[in-house]
Amino acid sequence: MPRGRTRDQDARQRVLDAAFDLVGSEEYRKVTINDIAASANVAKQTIYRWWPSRTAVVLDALVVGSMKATPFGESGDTRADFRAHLRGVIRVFNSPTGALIRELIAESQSDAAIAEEFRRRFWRPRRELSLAHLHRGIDVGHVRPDIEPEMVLDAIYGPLWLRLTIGHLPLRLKDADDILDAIWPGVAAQR
Amino acid sequence: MPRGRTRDQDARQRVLDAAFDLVGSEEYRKVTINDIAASANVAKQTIYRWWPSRTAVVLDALVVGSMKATPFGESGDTRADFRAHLRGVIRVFNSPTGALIRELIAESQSDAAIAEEFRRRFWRPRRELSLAHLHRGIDVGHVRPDIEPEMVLDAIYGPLWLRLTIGHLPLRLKDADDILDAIWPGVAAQR
Amino acid sequence: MPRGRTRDQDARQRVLDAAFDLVGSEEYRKVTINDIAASANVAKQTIYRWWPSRTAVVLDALVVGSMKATPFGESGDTRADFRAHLRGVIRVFNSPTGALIRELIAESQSDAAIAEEFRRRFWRPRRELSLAHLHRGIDVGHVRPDIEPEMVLDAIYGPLWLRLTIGHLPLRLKDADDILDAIWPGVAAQR
Amino acid sequence: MPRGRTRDQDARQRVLDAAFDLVGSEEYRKVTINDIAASANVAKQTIYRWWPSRTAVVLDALVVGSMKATPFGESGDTRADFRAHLRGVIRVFNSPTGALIRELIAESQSDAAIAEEFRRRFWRPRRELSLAHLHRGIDVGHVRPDIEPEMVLDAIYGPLWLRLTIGHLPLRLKDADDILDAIWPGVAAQR
DNA sequence: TACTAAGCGAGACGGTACGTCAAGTCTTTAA
DNA sequence: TTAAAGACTTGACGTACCGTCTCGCTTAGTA
Repeated sequence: MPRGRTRDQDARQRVLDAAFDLVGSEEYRKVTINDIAASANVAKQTIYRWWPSRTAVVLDALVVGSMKATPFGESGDTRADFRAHLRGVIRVFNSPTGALIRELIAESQSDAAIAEEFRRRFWRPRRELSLAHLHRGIDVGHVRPDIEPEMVLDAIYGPLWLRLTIGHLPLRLKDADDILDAIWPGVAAQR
Repeated sequence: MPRGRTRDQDARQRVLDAAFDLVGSEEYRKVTINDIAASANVAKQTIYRWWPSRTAVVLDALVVGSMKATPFGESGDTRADFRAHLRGVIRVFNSPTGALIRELIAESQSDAAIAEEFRRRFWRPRRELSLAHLHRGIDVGHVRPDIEPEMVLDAIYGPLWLRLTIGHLPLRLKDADDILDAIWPGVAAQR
Repeated sequence: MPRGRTRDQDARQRVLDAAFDLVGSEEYRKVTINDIAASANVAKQTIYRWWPSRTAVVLDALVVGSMKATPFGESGDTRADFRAHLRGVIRVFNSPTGALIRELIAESQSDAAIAEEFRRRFWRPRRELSLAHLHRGIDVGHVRPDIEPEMVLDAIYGPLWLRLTIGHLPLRLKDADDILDAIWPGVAAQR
Repeated sequence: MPRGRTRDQDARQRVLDAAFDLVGSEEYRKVTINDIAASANVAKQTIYRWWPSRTAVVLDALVVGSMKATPFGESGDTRADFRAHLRGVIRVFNSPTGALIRELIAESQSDAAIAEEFRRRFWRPRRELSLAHLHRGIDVGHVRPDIEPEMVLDAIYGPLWLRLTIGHLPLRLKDADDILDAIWPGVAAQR
């Protein structure tokens, strides 16, 4: 048994909640560590004891808060599964969580360590699911076996990320259909 | 004619060059206004006199330095033209210019004004060209007329931007072909 | 005769007036060279062409504007003459001119060249007059011949300068009498 | 007891020492906040946390460093006590401390708040002592009861301050005697 | 009647120092 | 030992003036 005061799990959660709320709020401009600490009623040092940097907190808030988001369905129709998944991702991108993701992408551009951490903890797990589902589509004969799977996924999800980061066009649920209309003919197996 | 000493065009160019070189260099972490000023042999105030922020300088450096980049060819083959253009964009993304674009995307995430400026001065002009070429493809019967053009463009270029900002996979010239292999079947007009 | 456009005497006067007005009126504020130039409708360069520094302008404004101030009377009564002179100095110290003098004393504390210039052009000429009058008082038998004249003058005028620079007590016309009441017994020749 | 890290008294002392040394040194022209911070091995922010301005630091350095300077003796001879005190003040004015005082007088000319602070913390306490001693002189019959005490003090100490700020004449220990020779006849009680 | 040499208002230039802000570390007392 | 509080170092920020340097224009001799 460790001696001394034990870690306050409640404080940890308050930090994550505060980070999520502050970064995810509409009118945020720049959320500082002090803001998070004050909002969580926690000492700055407590944050630094458990996270190496402000961005790490945001990443944790993102990962913890999105853990069960956008699962893949198993309807037996691969295209329909992707459609449902795309709609889930669009919902997430339009929610406060979208702001956290944007924040992390921003930080990733100037910090390779953050970029890698973001990919490792957020991107890859989700990518694996999509990739697995695409392979399953090949196995069941819905998807052409000679495609380049990574590129197909980039083409399917790329428009979402593009609109999230560039903001040149809004992101609506119906866009899921437009994407698949454009992509699926080149992906679907020939009869 | 304005009175007073005229703006020093050489100093302006030195600032843009310095911004381009510093931000575009491999090992940059965070390029400060002081860095740019020192590297350009210019007073900080001179930068602030003409640009509202560091990011505005970077945007200028990007726009000025990329003005004639990646034009569209007119081979008579729409898919081939897009292929050539994609390869041009890939080259740019892998050049120092790619670092400037990443920087601007990063800043755009927390500053709506910068985001709009980036879209207005960099994104839209290029987007218009792609859009025009896609419409030309429809006119000449290479592209299906019932596609959603904006979404098709997002699907074609999305993978490039995705790999630029996320960095989950490298960006090679041959990826242009993979993208079109995945996309074009759904875009090309039926015979 | 020198060729070229001759110095604009009107601009010179506008600068001096502006300096006098700004330094003399603004309650405890720092008047900049730009302020003076703007207020005089003159280019900054025009000021620097003729004066080496802001303080030199203020000194000029002071000297030019005070040239005929506080002359010594010749009533035949040395004490009465000093009384009249003290009252004149008190009036000057309480006028806008007092602010210019304070300004120059301030600058003198950190710039030996300014200090010397201030003494040479403002202080010494006035000091000579007082000294001469004190010597005249000795000659006519009103003042003890064994005093230390410089110190007597410092004791007579010191309280004025002290109250001007420290501001611990106001400076009223009647203070002239109090000073002489305190000093004169040690200065006046014995009967 | 307040929580949190307590103020670093050593850092505070280093700042005051550095300010004293830098401002008091012969060849100083303009001592900046950065100079003081660097010389004290302290962050600029730490200075701004505890002092509102550079001048406030200098005032603190002056007050802390001069606290026990120039006390009044109690020889039983009022004139002799003032002589000793005057000599003490002359020594201070000729020491590095004199440079700090000049600096503060300079700043006082353009900043009413500093002027008041200087009077409150440096001038008045010392003035009170002199005033009390003068009143004691009246009580014991050494000084005429009908003098204007404030003006007498201004006449006694005025020459010192005048020479400190104007610099028209040097300040020597023997000047204490000259001052009293000039003043005392008008101050001393008649036999 | 030109030509030339200043001086002029205007304002951009390279600088220095400012005072503020946030990041991340260190040092207290309290639990 | 951890938590909260808050002082600390560090370093970039954007601003204010400084004193200098062009601009295009005006003014006054000289040719």
